[in-house]
Parts: sequence; C-alpha cells; structure tokens
Amino acid sequence: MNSLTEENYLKALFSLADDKGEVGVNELSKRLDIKMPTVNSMMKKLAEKKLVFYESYKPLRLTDKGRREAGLIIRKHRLTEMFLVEKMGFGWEEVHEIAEQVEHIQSAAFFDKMDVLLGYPKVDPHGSPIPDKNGKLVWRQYQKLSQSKAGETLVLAAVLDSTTEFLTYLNSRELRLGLKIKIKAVEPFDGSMTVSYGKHTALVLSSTVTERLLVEPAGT
Amino acid sequence: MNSLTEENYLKALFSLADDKGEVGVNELSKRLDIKMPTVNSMMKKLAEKKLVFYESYKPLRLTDKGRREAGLIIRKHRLTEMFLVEKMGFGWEEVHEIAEQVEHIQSAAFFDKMDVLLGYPKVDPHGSPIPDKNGKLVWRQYQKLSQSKAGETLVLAAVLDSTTEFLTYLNSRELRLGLKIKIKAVEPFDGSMTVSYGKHTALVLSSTVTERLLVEPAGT
DNA sequence: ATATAAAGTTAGCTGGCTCTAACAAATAAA
DNA sequence: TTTATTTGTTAGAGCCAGCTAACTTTATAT
Repeated sequence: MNSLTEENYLKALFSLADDKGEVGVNELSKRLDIKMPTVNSMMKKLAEKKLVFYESYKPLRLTDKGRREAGLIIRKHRLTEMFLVEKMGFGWEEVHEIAEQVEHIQSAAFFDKMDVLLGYPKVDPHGSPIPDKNGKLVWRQYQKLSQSKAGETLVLAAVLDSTTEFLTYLNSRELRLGLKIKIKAVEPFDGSMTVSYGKHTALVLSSTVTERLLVEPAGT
Repeated sequence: MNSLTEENYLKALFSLADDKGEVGVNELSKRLDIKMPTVNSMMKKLAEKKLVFYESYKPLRLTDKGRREAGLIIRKHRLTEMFLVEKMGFGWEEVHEIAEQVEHIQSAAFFDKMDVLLGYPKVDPHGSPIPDKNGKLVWRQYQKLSQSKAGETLVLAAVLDSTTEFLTYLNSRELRLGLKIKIKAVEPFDGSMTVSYGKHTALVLSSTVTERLLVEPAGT
C-alpha cells in the first residue's frame, strides 16, 4: 500500500509524463511545490517499490506498475468529480478540491458503487477521460480551440484547466461541454477569437482561454 | 486545523467520555491501540491547543472546544454512513470503515450537501444520533433489550456495536431498526431471550446480543 | 572551448507520531 | 500498613516527509 504522499507523487508524475513520458526532478518539484532534495529521495523510495525507473542525472519514468497505480488514483479522482456533479448537485468549478481528498480513500466498493450509479461514465465533468479498472487512460483526438480556424464549427469537448477561477469564467460566459461553437473571426495580432454559440452572437475569447479549451469537429 | 491523527484522538476521547466525562490515559491507549507514552504526549499537545484538560496523574477531560470539534467529526462520520446507505445502496454492515476515512475530509460543502440530500437526518443507520452543526449530540432515552422483561413489546431503536460481524448476524436474523419485538420469555440462568417479530415466532437471542441492542417502548 | 547557468545530488537537520525501557505515583491486596 | 499491581510519566530512539547548505553533473551561452 502506498502512502497518501506517495500517491500524490505518482499522480504528478503521471500527468507530467503525459506526452514525452519523461519527467525531470526539477519539473516534478515545481509541480508539487516540494523542494528538489525531497523529491529526489522520494524517487529513490519509489524506485525501490518498482514504481519509477530512477538513474542518477537521468529523467524519471514511471514503470508499468507505477503508471497503473497512478491511473487508478486518477480514476478515483474523476469518478468522484463526476459523482459530485451528477449525483450531488455540485458545479464543475467546485469539485476539484473535494476530489483531491476523496481520491485517497481505500475502498474499491466505494468507487465501484459510484461507477455503477453513474452508468460507467467515460469522461469526468471537465471532459477528461476516466481511466479503466486497470488504470489505463486514453484521450480522444481533440484539438485546442486556439488551433482552429475562422469558419469552423466545433463542439466543446474538454477543458485543460480545472481551477475554480477558469471554470467560473466559463460559467459567466455560459460556456459548457457539448456546446456547439462557430468561429467567426481570428485576430492575427493576439490570436483572440470572435465566436458565436447559443444566445451569444459575437463573443471574444482571448488566446489564454482558447488555449485551455479542447474541441472536436461538430457532428462526431 | 487538526491533523488526522489529532482527530482520531478527539473522537476516541469523546466516545469514551460518553458517560462519566473522564477518561484515563490507559483506557484511551487501549481504545486507539497506541502505547501510553505516545498518548501521553499527544494529550499534552491537545492541552496546548485547548482541546483537553490535562493534569499529571489525573483523568482526561475534553474542553468545550474539544467536545465541539469531536462532535463535528462524528457528525461527518454519521452523515457519511447515512449517505452511503440511503443514497448509494450500501448495507449498514459495510459503511463503518468507509466513513472512518471520509469523516476526515475537509469540506463543509460536501457534508452540508449530504445533509440536505438526506433531508437533515437525526440518526445514522445504526440508530446513533447525528450531532448538530455545533457538534452537540443528544441520545434519546433508550434502554438495552437485555434490561427488558418478558411480555414487553419494544421497538429496536439502535445498535451499540457497528462491526460488520455483529450487523451481519443481525441481517441473518432479519433484525433491523424499527422492528417491533415481543419478548416471550427470559431465561434466568444466562439471560437469553426468546422473542418474536415479523415472521419469526420463537427466536432465541443470547445476552451477548441483547446487551448490544437498544430499544424503546412500542408506540413512541 | 571555456565559463556560466540550470538541474540533480548528498549530507545533515527538523517536526510529527510512533516506539521501548526505566522510573514514579496511585490504587488494590495482603 | 506495607507490598504488589496498575496506571501514568520521562527519556531516548526511529521512521517519514519535509527543509537548507553545499557540492556535482549536465546543458547553455559566449
């Protein structure tokens, strides 16, 4: 069994290793807001437990076991977020902090029950995929709204930032998952977009925002 | 803010102090399965934080602040148990261990939401009262089934033992809260009782069992 | 190619929570 | 009332997960 602390390291490693698969100690240190020497010794400990590959001065990589365990924690986190929103009436901007705590609960039955009650959801309230029971996570092929062009019509599929602040901003603009958005214009200077959706006919989104929104072509 | 460890000490102190209000270090040590010197130093720490009254060689007592904080943790525990049973479909024998973990979650909104969804319940699935938002707990005037006499008809109001083993035993006999039970006979030798309820016309309960069942007169 | 900067490591310390061993006080028994 | 037992306390140690300071290695810039 891994400690709560170890679980947090695994989760951070998993999310940082998303693309390249490799993570630097420094990078991990910043993500967790824990000093490098502390991270360093924890990596040795996790290497002992066969959860990470560790060699001096080389980047960190999760082992299959480590990736699986991290995935299972993320599964618990995302099932919890879904449960909080769908079954308890929380807003998508309120659930991250609570799930951060609930994800450490040791009870397979508890999360299995959530899964059943939710009807085996594939994504969480922010559009992120929920890993399966083996901790395996697969993202659908989304692209950032910022990479789309004027004239395209897209469906908002996920957000890359689950902070209360960002989601509250989206709420204030009535932006939510599943929404069909048409790009009316892209400002070449700063990348800001004028879009229309629902009752909104000409709303401007800064690149800071469009960078954090994942979309897919309408009608998929 | 109190640590998870401190919360467990407070909770144990609260439940041991139920009647007399005073608890010995030794007694607390046994309840928590933590050695006396460890308990001793934790008591000094909690005394620093004004949660317990501590004087050398004298019994421990919770301060008002300590009792309030302990009550609030027990509130979270019991709301959770109720939620698990009523809203998630768990059996009353399955919820203790899960609630033991969930009770430490720091989120007023989470437990407030449970409270609302449950319709502000007064008791948990085992009949124990749920402390109010000030941590105040009041037991109704129940008595043990073992103290009742032949001929009486009683309603099963609460259980004094929430272990999986005991509750599974009760399940196997279809004994559940709210049930109307008639005492047909009491065996003077060992205090065992022959009772009838529901489909059961002559079931024998040992004193080990009747000691753990709280009842009130039928029709209250 | 060398100097500088960034990233990674080692050594040693701290606080929180646990322990054992040894001792002191209070209570119960002889 | 003296002794034995139980209960409570002190001292000292260990593990976990964090830290700072000092050093080494790797990467970057001049």
